[in-house]
Amino acid sequence: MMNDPEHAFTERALKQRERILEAARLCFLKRGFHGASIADIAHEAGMSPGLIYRYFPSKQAIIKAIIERQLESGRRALEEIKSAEDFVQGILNAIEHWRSGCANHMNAPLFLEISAEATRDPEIAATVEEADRLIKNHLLEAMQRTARSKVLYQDPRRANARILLLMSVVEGLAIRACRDPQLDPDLLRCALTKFIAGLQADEREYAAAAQAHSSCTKT
Amino acid sequence: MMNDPEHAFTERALKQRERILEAARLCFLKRGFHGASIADIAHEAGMSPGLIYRYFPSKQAIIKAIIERQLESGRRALEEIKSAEDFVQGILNAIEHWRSGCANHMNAPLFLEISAEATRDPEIAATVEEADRLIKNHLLEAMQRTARSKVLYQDPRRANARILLLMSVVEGLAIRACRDPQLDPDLLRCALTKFIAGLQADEREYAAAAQAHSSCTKT
Amino acid sequence: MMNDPEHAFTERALKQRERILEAARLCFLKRGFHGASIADIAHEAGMSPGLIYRYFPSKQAIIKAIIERQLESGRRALEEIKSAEDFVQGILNAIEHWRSGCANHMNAPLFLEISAEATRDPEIAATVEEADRLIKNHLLEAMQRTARSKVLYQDPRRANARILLLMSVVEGLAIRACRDPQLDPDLLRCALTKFIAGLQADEREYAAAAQAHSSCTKT
Amino acid sequence: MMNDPEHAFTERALKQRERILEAARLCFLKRGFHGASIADIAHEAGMSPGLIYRYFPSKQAIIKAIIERQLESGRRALEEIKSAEDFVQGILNAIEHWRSGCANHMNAPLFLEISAEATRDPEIAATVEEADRLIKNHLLEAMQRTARSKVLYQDPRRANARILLLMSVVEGLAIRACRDPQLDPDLLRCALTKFIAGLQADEREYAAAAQAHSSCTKT
DNA sequence: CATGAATGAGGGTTCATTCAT
DNA sequence: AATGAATGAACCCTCATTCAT
Repeated sequence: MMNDPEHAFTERALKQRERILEAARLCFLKRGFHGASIADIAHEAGMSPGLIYRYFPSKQAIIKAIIERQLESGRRALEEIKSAEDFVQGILNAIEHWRSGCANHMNAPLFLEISAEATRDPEIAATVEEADRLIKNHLLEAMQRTARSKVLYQDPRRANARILLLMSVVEGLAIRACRDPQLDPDLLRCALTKFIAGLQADEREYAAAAQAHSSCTKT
Repeated sequence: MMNDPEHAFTERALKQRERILEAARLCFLKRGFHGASIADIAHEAGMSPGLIYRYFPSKQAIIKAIIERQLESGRRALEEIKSAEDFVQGILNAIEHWRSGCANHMNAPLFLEISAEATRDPEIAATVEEADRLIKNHLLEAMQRTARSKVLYQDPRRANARILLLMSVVEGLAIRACRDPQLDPDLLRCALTKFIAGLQADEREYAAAAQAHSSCTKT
Repeated sequence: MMNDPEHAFTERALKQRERILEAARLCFLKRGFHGASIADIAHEAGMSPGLIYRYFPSKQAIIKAIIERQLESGRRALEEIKSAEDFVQGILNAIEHWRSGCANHMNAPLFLEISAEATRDPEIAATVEEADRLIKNHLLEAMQRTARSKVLYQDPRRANARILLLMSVVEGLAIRACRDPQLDPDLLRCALTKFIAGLQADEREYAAAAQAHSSCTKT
Repeated sequence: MMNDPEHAFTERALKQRERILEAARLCFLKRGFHGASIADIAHEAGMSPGLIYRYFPSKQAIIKAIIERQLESGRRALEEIKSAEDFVQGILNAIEHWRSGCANHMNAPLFLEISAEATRDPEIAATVEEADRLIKNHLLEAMQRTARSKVLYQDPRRANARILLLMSVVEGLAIRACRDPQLDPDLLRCALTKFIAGLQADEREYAAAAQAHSSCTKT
């Protein structure tokens, strides 16, 4: 509207960035960060390669934007998990979304690509780590809130271990789920249920023990 | 000495292949499969780019060789885990090796790279899957052998779920361990111990239930 | 202007393809198909090497385009020969054009290059053969039309032999003419005239014999 | 035998050069001068690439040696033609040899390769021209010797035209014969016979005319 | 704002040639 | 004399990026 030298925040500009990012996501999905070319992305977005550079300074910038979006999707997935009635079902839904390639959800091949990239680019590593920390905190808070025994989480080491485990399991399952598209969803559910049951059993057990006497940490 | 039309198996040739593969491993580690150039690898190996093609027909062949070696390392790691006195300790050792970047052990950034590549290249996918199946079978057999209750593993679904879970956890932990080099090894141990304890508790529980009456499957 | 997904047929694109092909022709002339590099061609065309690949998918494609053009020139030359008042003069003009290196005419060094290439590449061989067949048919038809005795061409073997001979002579003379730039055009004319005279004498002779009695083939 | 710093003329050395040249000939035949590599030639010769450089200073030198050999074969072919009872049959034999790929005979694909190379490399051009001149002279002398009318050849222009024509026809037929391996040998013979008959008829005619009165040049 | 032609550095690969053994 | 490992320049081709229109 206004004669705005900074065009970056016009509604149109936002829409264009959106188009580019969605196209990039699809291309990266199909061919990886390095395999997808700007020309591919431009074609997928239905625009010219040159135009992309009006909205992003470089391919690397697109990659970083995609990474941030995916991490943001991860956070959103967390919210959904937290608000789901059934915790297990929530995680399964999340994993299913990973497999789906849907735009609004973290996606396993991209997750691999991102993780790999993070091992090389310190800036990406920092971004990923930051997102990780945020998720970890949310998760911790959620677990504390719903825990049968608050005590369990008073020991930060124990709490961290549980969260580390939970996140590793989810990621590990998600990667396998993506690597093997034939993997039976029921098997996934079965494995995850068992795992969560284990966590809860542990919690219960700990709660019982805690009730018996004040504080006896048994590793 | 011998009238050897194929130079590929002389001692020197083997040593050169080794030099190249080790250089490639380091380069792939630093820059990824696509980011590392033949020139990089040649430089790292202290030889000219052309020479590499005396020992490998293409860069892709080097990548595949690296992948196979890593998968082989994975299998070796499994053997070590199986033969370790303490199962948990065995896995922790394995994960520690992943982090070390040592040539003889599976290595987490490469694992990510491989998984990402398998998403796109069907041949690599097949290789990875094959290795996976082999490990799964070994693991299954090992778990059956040491199980307190053989019955538990008679239900293939249940057995598969346990293995899926175990492998996912190990991989998930390994990736996190590699992504965050500051991650406290003790925390890792704590998480893994808890997980294994959960698995064993489940087994025990199941054995008890099985003893109560002949066969009551409770998912 | 138009919503044209294929840029290949815009006026500019055609002009560029033309520029490239003409540059390629000159380079191939100077250094042969294999001796001329894409960089040479790009330099000759006054453009960057990369740009060439916007208009041709590979060097091989350029070679094939050049070959097709040359064969097309051969067909055009044939038309000119057929429409020339004097057959001998028409052929001499054609040969002179071969020597000129002009873009619109078949050119002897390229003809050699093409023939040599056809020896190895079956696809090129097929293209050349196809063009050859076409020329042969045209020539046959022209000779039949202007023949003093139609009977002569009723024996396909005899007709084919005459055409084979004619084409071989023209090509042979053209190659020599190109190999030895000092070769006197008058000598060329003299030789060719004699040859054509021989052909016509044969025809006449045959016609006379045929008139004597119905059919006496004397090889 | 002797401690000979110039090893170039040892019997062994000659044998080695022979081996290399024959291998080179086969490789050049299959893949052309540029398509055949030193490694190919070494392999075909059953020796190491390095050894080749003990007997030839460069690939170019091998090419030149091959060219000289082929030209020499051309000269030998000429001798055979001259000594054949039937001139036509002699030429047909020669052409058949061109097609055969036999070591001792000029060979059509190589002839193409050589002619093409001669248009670029002045040194090769000179060699070829030299050989050509030699053949021309021999042919001239032979034709004069066997001519029914010596007078015909007293006009050098007329003589040169006949020779130019003859050589062009032979080369032209040879190239076509090599380009189209399916070409019927009988057709070849038919065409050539007709051509030679034409030459002889011309000669006869000229002799008759010459007899009529002393000297009346008609074209 | 948008295009897509143009650039040129750099990638994988080949191969004539050299040289230590 | 002979090997074949090693070199490095040059090849074909791709693609991130720029810029005239």
